[in-house]
Amino acid sequence: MSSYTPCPPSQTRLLDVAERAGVSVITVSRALRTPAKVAPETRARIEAAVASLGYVPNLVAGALASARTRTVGILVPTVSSSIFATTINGLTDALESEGYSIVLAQSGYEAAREVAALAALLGRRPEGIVMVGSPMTDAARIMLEAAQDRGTMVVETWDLPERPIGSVVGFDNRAVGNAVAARFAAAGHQRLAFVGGDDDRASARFHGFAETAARLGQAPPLRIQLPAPSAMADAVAAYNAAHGPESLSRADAIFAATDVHAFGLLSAALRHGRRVPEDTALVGLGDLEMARFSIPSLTTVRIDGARMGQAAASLILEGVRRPSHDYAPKRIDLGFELIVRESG
Amino acid sequence: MSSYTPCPPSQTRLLDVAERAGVSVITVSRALRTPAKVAPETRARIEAAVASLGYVPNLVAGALASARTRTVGILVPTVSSSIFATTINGLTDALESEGYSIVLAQSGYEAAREVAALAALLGRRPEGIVMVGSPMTDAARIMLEAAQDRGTMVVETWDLPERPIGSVVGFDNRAVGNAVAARFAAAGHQRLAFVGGDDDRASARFHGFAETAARLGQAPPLRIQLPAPSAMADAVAAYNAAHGPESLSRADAIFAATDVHAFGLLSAALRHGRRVPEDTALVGLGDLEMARFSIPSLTTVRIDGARMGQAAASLILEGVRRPSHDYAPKRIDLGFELIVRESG
DNA sequence: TTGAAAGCGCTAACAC
DNA sequence: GTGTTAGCGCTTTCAA
Repeated sequence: MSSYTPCPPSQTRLLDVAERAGVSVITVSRALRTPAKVAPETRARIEAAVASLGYVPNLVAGALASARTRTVGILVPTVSSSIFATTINGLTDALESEGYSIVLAQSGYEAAREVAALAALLGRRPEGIVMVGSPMTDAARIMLEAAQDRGTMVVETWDLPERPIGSVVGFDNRAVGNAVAARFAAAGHQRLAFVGGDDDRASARFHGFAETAARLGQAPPLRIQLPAPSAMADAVAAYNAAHGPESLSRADAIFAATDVHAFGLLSAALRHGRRVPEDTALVGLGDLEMARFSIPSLTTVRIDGARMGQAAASLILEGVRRPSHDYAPKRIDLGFELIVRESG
Repeated sequence: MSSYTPCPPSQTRLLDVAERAGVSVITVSRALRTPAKVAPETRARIEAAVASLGYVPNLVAGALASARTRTVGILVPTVSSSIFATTINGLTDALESEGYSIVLAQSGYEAAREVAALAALLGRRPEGIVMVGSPMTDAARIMLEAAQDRGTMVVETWDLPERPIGSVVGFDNRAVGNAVAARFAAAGHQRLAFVGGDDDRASARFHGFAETAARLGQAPPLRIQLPAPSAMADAVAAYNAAHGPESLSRADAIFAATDVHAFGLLSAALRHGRRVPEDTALVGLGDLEMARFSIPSLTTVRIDGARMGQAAASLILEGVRRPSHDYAPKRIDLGFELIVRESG
């Protein structure tokens, strides 16, 4: 025999509430989850017991018993870059009212860390998992596919991958690049440049940018790759360091992969005495709040990050209510909008 | 009797791995958690079985059985305001390598939402809970105290509350206000103003600011309260809207509760043709990356958000390893640093 | 409207 | 080094 007390026994349980209220545990459970199924009088006694004991239901036990964790995992490259903040926000707002909790993990744009983070998330048996972008490795992809096969909702965001794992809520990063190049060409710019990381989405933006530039008879854009995870300082350094024919300062129009990079470039260019947009036009992506207020204000590609998070939440909630056999992954293109301001 | 299959039975379990490897479940469990306690040969068979089945341990079941969830909850006012991003970052970085997951919740600076978010977090039985700031209500405080009594590590951050619940990692918001006022006074500024939200920490900054202003014979600073959760646009609006004697545009030195507010004020002031710092000196708080690169660059109070997160993680990990009777809450003052740049 | 029994997938304790 | 047994706190099914 064993007494099994890993911790001091403490912790108020459903049983304690039940005894106090003079009912069985299952009645307490029902009173808490489906109050309508319990007689008002019983319910009142139970509620009093709950209050007097300060009972907080153990959701971990509930999750194990019901095979529903009411948990959603989100894997972002980083939380530092405010660019994903609205997506996290939209997701939490839409899920918390449904009783879901968010488990947050970061990959730091590193493949190994992504796999580890995913394993940690999946072990918590989330009902849904939201990826910013697509997995970087096959290993990660396989884990996600396996999770999906056993009923986890998988949603990729911030992109429209050709070979999605499950559902997708995003926008066409290549089309974004096309649009920015077209605008630069129409404005008569000749020496185009692109500054950003080397993740899939940034690369798609660049390819679209280069593609349209070529189509419109422009010289191939200069591409400056920043080591991920890149920050404003990296963009500034890239601007300052560049010399010779590869110099950013020779560009008359720069597309920055994110607004964060754009602000760095804006600062560096102005400090170098260049006028923006006259000497160098500048376009960012993300429409951070600062874009409206910088001087000059920043022309940027607006992405509705909050709606992306909300849509991901909706897809997960819908999918979870549905038997897996009639679950059809969805593909939602939220589009983007070029917000023309002063910088280009 | 019952067949109990809430979901299609699927899901690889420890038992499946055990059968495949020809051992008992507990041996598999050990091979996964304490490989040294299992014979190399057995371990190899188990590892092969794990790999071939794609087994992902169910951490929820493990958590229930061991009464250790390996989970830490963090409650932030908002993730949108990049001001807390580094804290979240520091916390995740320090915890993920230890196998912990982060459960994220937002209060939106609303008391009711804070209580709800806390209930959701506490139900997950986190081993630690990190608060940005202190609870807004007694209800929330009581919940945290109860959680602490049953062994949860509670850490308040971004402040040094007089009546802490458990451990604290923060800085003295009032002293920050003192320091900024002293600097303004030394620079000969006469008409001081403070712009920020009305949460406890912002208020403490204001009180310190006003206190030192008074001590140095200054007129009482103007205080502009922004409705929480406030953003850059609110600061801009406050600047633009103010008329008459309450006008921010009459101030010759403004202390903004956060860098986000400061950038809004900077933008608005410059757009109004005022020179910063000549006409209006400006100091922020947070030392966001942008502070180095804005034009003019922003004088600000640097807070080491990442270290705050890391320190909170350390306190939790230490506390969790220790029997609760010799747990003594700690109070860590990480201090702050006035970073003098161009704006003031 | 309420309850009894069984069991979710795992780990702690104690044997051997 | 490995296995047996019991049980974590809850929800499910089925019966009354």
